[in-house]
Amino acid sequence: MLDPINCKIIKTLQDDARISFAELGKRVHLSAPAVAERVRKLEAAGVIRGYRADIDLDKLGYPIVALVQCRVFRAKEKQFKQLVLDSDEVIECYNVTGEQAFIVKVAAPTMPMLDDVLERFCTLSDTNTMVVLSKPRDRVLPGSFVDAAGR
Amino acid sequence: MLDPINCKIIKTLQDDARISFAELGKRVHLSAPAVAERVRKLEAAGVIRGYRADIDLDKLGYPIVALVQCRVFRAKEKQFKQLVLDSDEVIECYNVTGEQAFIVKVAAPTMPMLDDVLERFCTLSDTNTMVVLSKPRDRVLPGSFVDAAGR
DNA sequence: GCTGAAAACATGGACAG
DNA sequence: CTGTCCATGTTTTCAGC
Repeated sequence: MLDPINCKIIKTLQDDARISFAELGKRVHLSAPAVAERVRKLEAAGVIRGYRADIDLDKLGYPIVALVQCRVFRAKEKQFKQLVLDSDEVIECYNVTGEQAFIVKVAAPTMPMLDDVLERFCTLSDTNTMVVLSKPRDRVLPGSFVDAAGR
Repeated sequence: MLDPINCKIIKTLQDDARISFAELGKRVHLSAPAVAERVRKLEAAGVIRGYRADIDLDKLGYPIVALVQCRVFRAKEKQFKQLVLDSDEVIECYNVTGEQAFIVKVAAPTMPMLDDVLERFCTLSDTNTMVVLSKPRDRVLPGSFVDAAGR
């Protein structure tokens, strides 16, 4: 399943998910129908979950991103999870090891809007807010996988 | 630029970036050439940065994801940034507010492999490792934007 | 996994609002 | 300036191998 050709297909679609099967086939030295069939199988196996446009949140009017560490109060966990799911500003939420700990990623148009969200969270947890200044590394695949897949 | 039609185009390409312009046109009630032109402009403006396959890291052999909070030692910041860029296992790194603070997202095939990475990081920073147990929320666009774009 | 034909799609130009 | 329509070349897809 994860032979070198499929690895390269994954890496290539990670780079540009809208190239044609003809072009993808060229890059992995396979015909278009052959590569289309491999992609179909990778999708069916759940290795490829889908294809997403990579959007610049800043240009959409959400210049502020914050990571909020939340130590959820015992007996408030259910409410907290609901708040996470109900909050428009929450784009990611990780349940992590450590006592009732969550890391919540929030996008906001303005600082007052970020503050609104934080106020809602601190009624259910002890929060530690870290505003994102920059993102020196941002990718999906580990470097070791990309290297193994070749260029 | 960000009129309701473009918002819906962004939302739709966020859902499935490989649909045809013909299909995308149908969904926003525009002809294929018209929608292709809008997409071209959104790309040129940098709102759409590209298109990526959404890959299941678990199925690729990296079942372990951890968020590592690093308080970087003064005078080691340059070395630390280089280590982040050189480490295959690092998939994301956020520079956040707070004294020399970083949140590093690491993907690893096994626990011993995660441990290896952490050992390298703790020579340059005080680390606090949070292993990700689950991700109850995972999206790119804030809910408010998706709602505004319509369905 | 390859080839080849038919249908769907992308793309460029002419032109209307 | 942004849309539609239409013609042409690509791309996808399916059959047969």
